[in-house]
Amino acid sequence: MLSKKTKYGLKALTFIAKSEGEAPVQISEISKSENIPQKFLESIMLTLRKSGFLGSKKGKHGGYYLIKEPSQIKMADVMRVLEGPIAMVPCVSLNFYEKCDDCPDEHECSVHKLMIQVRDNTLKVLRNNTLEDLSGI
Amino acid sequence: MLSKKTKYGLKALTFIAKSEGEAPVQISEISKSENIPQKFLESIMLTLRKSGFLGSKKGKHGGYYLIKEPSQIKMADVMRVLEGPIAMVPCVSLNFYEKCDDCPDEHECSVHKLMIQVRDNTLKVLRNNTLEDLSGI
DNA sequence: GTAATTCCTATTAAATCGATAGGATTAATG
DNA sequence: CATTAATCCTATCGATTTAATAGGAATTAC
Repeated sequence: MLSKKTKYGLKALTFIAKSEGEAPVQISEISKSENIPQKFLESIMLTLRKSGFLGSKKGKHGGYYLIKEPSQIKMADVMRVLEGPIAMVPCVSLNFYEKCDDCPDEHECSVHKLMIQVRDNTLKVLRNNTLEDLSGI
Repeated sequence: MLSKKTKYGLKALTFIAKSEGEAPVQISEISKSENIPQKFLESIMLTLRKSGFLGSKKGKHGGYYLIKEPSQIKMADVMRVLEGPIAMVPCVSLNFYEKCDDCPDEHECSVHKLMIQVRDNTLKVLRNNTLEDLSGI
């Protein structure tokens, strides 16, 4: 299941993309418009800024803005930052690989093979979709 | 992330599929061979039996056996029983649909559209793969 | 200098997950 | 019939994760 964090983050990015060209977008505005708890959203925006998707301006009339073009922001990258690994098991993760405790040899593991297929198909979608697609520009 | 429950369940089914034709397969045997905590596996096997994938025989020389041909057991169905919804958000789930709290209209939701694509591609894989594929028969 | 905003760290409450406990029931075997 | 070996069943526990909140520090516009 997608965490609320990720869902809220994607909605917030979409909201900002749609408001682009104007002044920075404020958390309070996104929070109200998208029904996201404000304090929770605050921490998510922080994460998105620290990972290079958003810039911010502090103080009055401050807020957040996109650093890259929406068409350059791949969903796969956003998901990795907010949700973590895209793969369903660590042993098939490209960016968060980990060996499984229970598998002496992962190439013998039936689950491994299946999850590689799932990963590849999920990745295809998430690499193919950018923020531009989500915001319907 | 795939839960251990699901992973163990899939491995156990694969193990039984490979041992097919002989006597019922015992939990203790699967547990040792696949490095799965026995008591935990016990509860998983119970779930798989109650949901119609496995039959069981009690008492001495008892154990579990497949009820259907491996080629007739779709991964999508096993996953739904062990893991729950395949979709990443309830609002795009075919079998576990639920409305999202934060979305007044889900057809307007950017995340919704993306997650339908992810779901469809995941389903394609999970419907296409059967226990026969996993057990490499 | 005041108001409005982001920034930062810590904390909490609830849910979920992985695993274990302890026995009840059933069946094979001698 | 007694023993052994297996599944069946319910409950519980501890650790982790998740969603959210708290409380103030720092910064900026005006």
